Amino acid sequence: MAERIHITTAIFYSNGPPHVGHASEAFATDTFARYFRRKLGRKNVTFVTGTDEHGDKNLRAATAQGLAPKAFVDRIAQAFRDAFATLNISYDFFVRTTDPVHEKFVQSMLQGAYDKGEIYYRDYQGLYCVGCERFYTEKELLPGNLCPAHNTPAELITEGNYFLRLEKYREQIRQHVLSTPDFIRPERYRNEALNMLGEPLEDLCISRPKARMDWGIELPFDSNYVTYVWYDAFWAYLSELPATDKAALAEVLPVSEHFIGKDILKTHAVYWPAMLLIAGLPLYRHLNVHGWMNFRGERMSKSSGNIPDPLEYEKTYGPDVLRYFLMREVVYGLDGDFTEERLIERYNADLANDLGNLTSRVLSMAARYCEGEVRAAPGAAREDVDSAIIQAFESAPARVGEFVEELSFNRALEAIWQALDAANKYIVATEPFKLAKKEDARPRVARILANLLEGLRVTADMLEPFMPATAAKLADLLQADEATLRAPYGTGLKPGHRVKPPVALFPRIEKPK
RNA sequence: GGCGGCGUAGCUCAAACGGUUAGAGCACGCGGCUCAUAUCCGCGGAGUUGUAGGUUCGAGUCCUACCGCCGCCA
Repeated sequence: MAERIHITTAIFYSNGPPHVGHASEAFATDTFARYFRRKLGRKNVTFVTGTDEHGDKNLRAATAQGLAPKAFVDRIAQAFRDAFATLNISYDFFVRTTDPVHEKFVQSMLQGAYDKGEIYYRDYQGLYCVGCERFYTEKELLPGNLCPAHNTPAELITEGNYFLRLEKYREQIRQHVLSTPDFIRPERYRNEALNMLGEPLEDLCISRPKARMDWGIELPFDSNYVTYVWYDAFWAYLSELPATDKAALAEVLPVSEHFIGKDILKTHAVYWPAMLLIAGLPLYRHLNVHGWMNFRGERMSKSSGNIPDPLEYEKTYGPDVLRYFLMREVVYGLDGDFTEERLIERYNADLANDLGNLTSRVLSMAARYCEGEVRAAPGAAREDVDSAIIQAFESAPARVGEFVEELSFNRALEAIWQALDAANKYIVATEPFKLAKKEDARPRVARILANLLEGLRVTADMLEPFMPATAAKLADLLQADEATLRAPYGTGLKPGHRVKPPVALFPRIEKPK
């Protein structure tokens, strides 16, 4: 039985179009998914993303634009889909929390928890911040009862609501985190989660009276209320499955990898496990927590107008460039900083000079000296100088895989580039362009070029999860089909195979000004 | 206030259990090559590893205090 894996991004809150932060999470998740598709086979990987469309922030955003809420979220969901298509995000399911199937799923889970007595009704009076969609205690608020996040006054309201018994499950969740060291990773976030689980939890309010806010999923046991907060969104990870099929759910969860930002750690490390336990389901495999993308050293925020649009960069620099930058530059789990200057530096140094130029010079020599034909078996009949490049490309894929599986995407790319370095050094060490002038050295030139072309071929294979469009271009230049692409070094390109003449994959960008 | 994290070359990052002159890449300077996108290769400078103490034969790595940045909780 082949190993399976289930991979999710956060279900993105859809009060605005996607920005670089969303793109960043989607890239990491997509890379992970693509990597595992290659490792486990396409049908053993499920990649879920989607949009969280209920709630009063969405409702207000819609009203501000003079739209009905559904019309508004339709627009946003489409914007995410379009963006993800352009960014090559290879999801299998795009779940919208307004999908009828999803709504039924949530209602089924609500009813189950209610029947079990884990959801109960009580009156609640408190200070409520509309922006946060939550109540605050007075201690938490700033002087004047201002919300610490929004700096706006919290309103005192009284209302009856439904609550989820969280505290009851705290110790069980804590034990799971303790006994599963990599449950939440990187470790820094595990420590934070343990911190949260170390003290009593208040029960979680999971409903809103329709009288105040009706843009949500109606509670199956009380038609005066809706849910839209976390009880809604989490289930989107699973709602492509039937809610009643506990066996299927119990199969998926233990292989489920959730990718989230550090801002929603508590909800995923505490609330979500509690909901799963209440539903009698196993917990997910890993919570993979990333930091925030800053923009020019500052937190992205609407008020300061520094919300970079990923599609803009995709348009300006071509496919994969933003993606490469974010994956190479940011250490997963830590905050990253995005600047266009830095992106251009990376583009020129890594993409144009290393990858692009190497491709160009190798294909150029192949065309010039061998009429684009592979005329030797790569990796065979090696001399001492050949060992370095052969070993580099033989060992790189495994190292890349280890790094991807531990979420060190930047180091995975670094490992690929080390192999590219070995190829460039190999050209200098063997000087095929000099040997080509001597008739009797032609067989040696053929072997050198075969080794290099095979290196590019393995590069295309390794690069696919990170830079799918570039990998496809490279595979096309090398005329390598899927099976050839996947082969280990030395077993891909065969004598007689023909490659295309070079093109500039990444034309160098001249520094502005 | 409590808990936790981070602070290593100009920049981005590495350095299993503490152990030989703290490493890469980028940027910068010099030299070489010409197949290539003025690309590539080689060499080089630069760090009292936030500060001050302590433990140890030996500490970036452990302990204490402090400074700075940040996060979580209350």
